[in-house]
Amino acid sequence: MEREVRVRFAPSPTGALHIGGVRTALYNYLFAKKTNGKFIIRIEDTDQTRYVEGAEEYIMKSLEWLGITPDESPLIGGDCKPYRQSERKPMYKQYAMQLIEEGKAYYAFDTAEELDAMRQRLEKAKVKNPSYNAVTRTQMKNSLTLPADEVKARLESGEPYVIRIKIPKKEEIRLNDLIRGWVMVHSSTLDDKVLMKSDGMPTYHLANVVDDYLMKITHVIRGEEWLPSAPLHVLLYQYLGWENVMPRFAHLPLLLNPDGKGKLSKRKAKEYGFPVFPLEWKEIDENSKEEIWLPGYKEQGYLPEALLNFLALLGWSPGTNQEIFGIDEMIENFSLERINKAGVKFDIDKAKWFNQQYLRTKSNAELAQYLQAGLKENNVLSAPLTSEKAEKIAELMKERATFPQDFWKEALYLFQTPTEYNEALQQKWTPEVAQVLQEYLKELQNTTIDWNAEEIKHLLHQITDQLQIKIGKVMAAIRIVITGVTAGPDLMMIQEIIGKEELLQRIKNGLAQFHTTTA
RNA sequence: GGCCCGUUCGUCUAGGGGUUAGGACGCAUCCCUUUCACGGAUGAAACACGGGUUCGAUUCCCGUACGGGCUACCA
Repeated sequence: MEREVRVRFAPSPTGALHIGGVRTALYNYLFAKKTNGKFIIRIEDTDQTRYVEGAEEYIMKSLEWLGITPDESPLIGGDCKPYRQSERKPMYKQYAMQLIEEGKAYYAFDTAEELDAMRQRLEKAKVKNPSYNAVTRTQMKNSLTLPADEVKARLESGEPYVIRIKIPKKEEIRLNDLIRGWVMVHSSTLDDKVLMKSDGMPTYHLANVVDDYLMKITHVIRGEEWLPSAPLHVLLYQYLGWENVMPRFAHLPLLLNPDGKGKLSKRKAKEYGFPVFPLEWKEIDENSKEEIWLPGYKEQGYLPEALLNFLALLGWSPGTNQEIFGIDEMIENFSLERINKAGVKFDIDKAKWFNQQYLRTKSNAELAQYLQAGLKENNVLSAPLTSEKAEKIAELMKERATFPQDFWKEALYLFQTPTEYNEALQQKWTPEVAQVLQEYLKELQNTTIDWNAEEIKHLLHQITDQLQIKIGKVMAAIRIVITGVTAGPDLMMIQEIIGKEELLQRIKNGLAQFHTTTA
């Protein structure tokens, strides 16, 4: 019988959730949904020294923001609870004991200094791969070298110990990775990894195998950095007699820095000017020891659906030319087989493009909300705009926005009278410009036209026609006078929005500015 | 160093024994336009290298180079 698909995302609460982790979570989620399986979140907090306050909460919040919702998690529980390894601590020891009894693992009493000394000795002797292995374990303090009664005495006296796996001397370990095909490793290149630490906690290797077994995980989808230890995990499944329910493995290509040097790092991301975390995060800087604030994708204005779409295509391709995928379409098209093998360089420009695409699909009413929020948060206006006006502005700015904040940042002149003018005004300013503006000012003061872009345009054309001036000759300068800048949306709409009184004021300011700067 | 994984335009990728090697981002030029943007059109731009196998390899195999990962009582 086919087992129900169960996959897990297993982050470690040692800091904020990395964007690479987000992609891993996404792929797990997509695969689970595609196969009508379950997506589980398990917190891997076996290293108590690296625990970071708030990290777990951060991870859960980030996934929530992105809409990657688990079927089972520490928060919502599930049949396989608890979902924090620290809370599962009592469950691991018995499996380690089972291995010891079967001669597949052993106690080791070596101190950190002794291990260090061993490595140095081996390095001096030019041993290729200094490690605790089939050869060296015969020279160390462990239950394989020490007499049984001494081992017993040491254990009873409460002396610290670890439990190590006994790697077979000569054995080919193979695993059939869903993305990479057959991977073969010789056991002689593996070392006797610690399974149980001296603090009584399991290491990742044991905990992950035991938990995946107990949680009936069918597919392990994780980053490529785990590939080297995958054979060890396979061996553990064999040792524990769980080979028949061993999950399939899929090792994802890593997200690399834009320059291709190393896996995507916080430092490089900062250098290239993009976030590595989904949400804002505060941490202590390693060098300055000061608290620093790192904005996340959310704070920078990325929409979750756009970020997900971008991430999905980093290493996976549907095989068609389609690039814009809603989450349901991603699920529909997703398959592990279509994931690439090679590492992926991070290209924030593409992420921006996705954001722009998604932003444009939003309604004016929704976009108006971004505008209102931005204006309020940044104290641009004392009172909110009417929704009619806000939507008008949203409509006007829609085609030129990449981020929600662009709706007000790129259109500040709609709310504030310009105080400086782009230097291009000097060059563009001609006698014709002054003539048109003066005439325009006069006409505006007397006119009773309906105040809308259409009528304004008509009026302006009338004036230039009368003066026999080509409107194209003066528009650039007029734009700067009205907005302060050289580029922007339709100038007639801008005039409609700012209103007649404001427009009069700005024209007066412009004319005055010209005289003072050229006198 | 050792072990493992990888390599198609600058980037993300499609493709696959015979193709004008396709798309997207970015870039450039042009069109639209009161400017910018949007949109449209066009263009520059890739099979890492060397050996095989083959009538024919970018595609299959082997090397080399280059890149990445791992190499803890961290995950």
